[in-house]
Amino acid sequence: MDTKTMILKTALELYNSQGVNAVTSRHIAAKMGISAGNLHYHFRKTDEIIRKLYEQLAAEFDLIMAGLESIEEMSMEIFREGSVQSFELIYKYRFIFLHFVEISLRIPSIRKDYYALTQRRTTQFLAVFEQLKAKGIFRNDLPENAWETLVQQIFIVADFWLSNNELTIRLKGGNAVKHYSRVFSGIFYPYLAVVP
Amino acid sequence: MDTKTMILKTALELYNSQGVNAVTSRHIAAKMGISAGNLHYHFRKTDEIIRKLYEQLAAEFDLIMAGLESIEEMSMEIFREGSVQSFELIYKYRFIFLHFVEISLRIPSIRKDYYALTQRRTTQFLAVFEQLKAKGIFRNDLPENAWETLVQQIFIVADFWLSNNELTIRLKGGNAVKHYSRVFSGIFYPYLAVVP
DNA sequence: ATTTTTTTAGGACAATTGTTCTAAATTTGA
DNA sequence: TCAAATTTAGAACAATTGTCCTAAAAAAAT
Repeated sequence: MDTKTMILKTALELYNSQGVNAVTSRHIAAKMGISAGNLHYHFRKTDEIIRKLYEQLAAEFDLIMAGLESIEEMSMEIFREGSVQSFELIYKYRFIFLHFVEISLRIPSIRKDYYALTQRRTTQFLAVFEQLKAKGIFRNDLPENAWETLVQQIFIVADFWLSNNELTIRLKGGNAVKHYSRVFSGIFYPYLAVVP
Repeated sequence: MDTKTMILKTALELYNSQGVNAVTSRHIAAKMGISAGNLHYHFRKTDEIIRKLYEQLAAEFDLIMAGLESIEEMSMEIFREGSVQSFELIYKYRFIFLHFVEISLRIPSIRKDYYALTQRRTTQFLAVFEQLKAKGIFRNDLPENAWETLVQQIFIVADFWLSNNELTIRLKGGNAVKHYSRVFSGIFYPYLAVVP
């Protein structure tokens, strides 16, 4: 693996385990056994490392979204599977979500890109809900704006379940993903047309 | 106002507007026109300022909760009013919620206290839901664990709507409170026994 | 084989931060 | 009033951080 890739890998590990504020370029270099000078040859600004990691996350997100878009017959199972994939991705890049506000203050372009991503995801979710309504899986007696409100709830829960976990029960790894995926699925329960 | 109170007031303003990481004890002192030495006479560690501000928040929260507990006849209106009060309080101490994970890493005792507060709030919410179910306002056809899941969603949205706002639409002040109070109310919509 | 390019180590610097110390000023209490 | 306390300003220190610079080493190209 070349040095640049190795820096990103090591940075991700350190950011995830120590938090974005506790990790400096010197720490990353030390953990890799290279000099800080060398690290800054590959990334002149430390922020470029964070920026690049965010881009990796966004790219992997787009992959999941493209997969869902290619589905012809949307079902609750497929939807749920997409959710779990997303939650696993969020966990992989958890430092970003655990420090999202700080990062967006430090690197404003990340906020800008994230906002655009969010807007794309919004229309996609609304389309999926329409499909599920048409198939009689979701209720048909709710007003239009209930679905828009639902999308906002979804984003808040999806982006900050990790923070909630950190502040409360502190489940580790797969357990956290499993638990909060279930909470996430629970959001949709009262929207089902037929209570199972 | 004595110096100690003034420090807390100024710190809250600065933390809210610049973020907890960008503000140092020197900044607070400078804004007040006192020396850093003086500030540290009143608060030996800067973290004590944050800790004290958290305690103020928790105390005001308890006040709202006590008010709700004293209600004999729970209704959706009263519940909603309590929510708006909470959202206004959260906005008042917004730096805490915008940097909750960082703060809890810096000052672990805050995390511990917050967790305890959360657990108290959980039982309280479940009791309110029981009352609303008994009165025929909330649905009766949902399984037990649906309500526990709902409480988790509620906490995530209540604690991180500000972060979501910061990352996306960036509403200011009262507008943010108004908008997200409405999103919050929307959570309960599909739980109502009768769609209005 | 030798020149050119890329990569690396290590030192250096300026800025910042939290905190402490000392001495002066101010307030309080007897 | 005047001694004791509290409060304040300002200097000082050690640690850390991001970034840059220089020169050597390694790799690639010719």
